[in-house]
Amino acid sequence: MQKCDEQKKCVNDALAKAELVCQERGLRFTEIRKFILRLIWDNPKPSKAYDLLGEVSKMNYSAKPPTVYRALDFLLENGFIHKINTLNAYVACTHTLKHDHCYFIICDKCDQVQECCDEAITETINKTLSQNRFSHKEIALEISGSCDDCLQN
Amino acid sequence: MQKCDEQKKCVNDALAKAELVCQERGLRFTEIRKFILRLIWDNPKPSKAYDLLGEVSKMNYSAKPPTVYRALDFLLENGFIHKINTLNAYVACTHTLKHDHCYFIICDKCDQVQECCDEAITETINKTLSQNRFSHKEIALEISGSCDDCLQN
DNA sequence: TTTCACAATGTTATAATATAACAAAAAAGT
DNA sequence: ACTTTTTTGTTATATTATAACATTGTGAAA
Repeated sequence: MQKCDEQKKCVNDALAKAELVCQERGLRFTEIRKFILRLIWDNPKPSKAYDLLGEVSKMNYSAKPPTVYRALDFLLENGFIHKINTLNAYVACTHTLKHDHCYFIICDKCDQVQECCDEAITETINKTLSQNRFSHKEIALEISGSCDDCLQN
Repeated sequence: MQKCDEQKKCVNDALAKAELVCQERGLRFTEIRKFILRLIWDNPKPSKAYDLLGEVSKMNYSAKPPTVYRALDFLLENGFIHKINTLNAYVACTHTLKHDHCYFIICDKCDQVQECCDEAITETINKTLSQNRFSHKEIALEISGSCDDCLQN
């Protein structure tokens, strides 16, 4: 389950995009935020907060859990990353600003996560929610199983 | 967001059902498992593991985290309860054995969770997954927002 | 009915995840 | 320059969950 064919380009594009979004929103894309976003992008698997802390600590001895969690909060709030609740881990968003809701398929074998943001799913969910007279804010859809690559091999 | 009109009856039915399922499967529905399932049923809100531990401790001073987590694992495996990943909390399953996948709507205001197991959602997800050549095992769909009652008031 | 095997529980310890609270520094606004 | 606000530093602790091994209970086999 490949994240991207040209990983480096993707990362740089994503960081540039984040930079831009922050400018537009008058937010500060500080070093630590940038660094952690890059770490998450560079990791083909979902990143764990304390692993990120480990990486950050290599550069900055004073890094502590809040250092990481604050950056994660910022990145989450602005849609640059997503939290995978079933894994307590974080993944980069591959299409910031494209749409509201992102859905995930998680391969148990290779531990890779792919966004799978089907409009049809959103529509069906919306229909069900309006039947239930429920006004939704967040949708967390995480599907685990096995990706095609792993099934083949 | 009312769980049930006749709460007591529901709880007793659910426990009887669990008893039955355990018999059929040759599993032991021990006191601690029964007690924790009842606690979860009795709680109108999702139950937290350490709150359950607190309750259990009132009866049994030797209760420790594994006491609760083991019972939770058992109840989860057998479909008597569900874990709400976005809350790290546990809710009773209101229709054990009815279907494979349960979806949840979570009201941020009253903290109540409702199962919302629409076949249409399952179908749509299955369609998307087959397009993605993904073989799924678990689907976690948790939708947070506000229920009708809370919107009215 | 004793022994065996296995499941369940007890117990101690610790791992993993996350936040509160307050101080200091940096940046932006006036 | 001063003030305000945002960000980061720092210490401490809360919350969630599991590992590992000992003990007990339960049902099946000998």
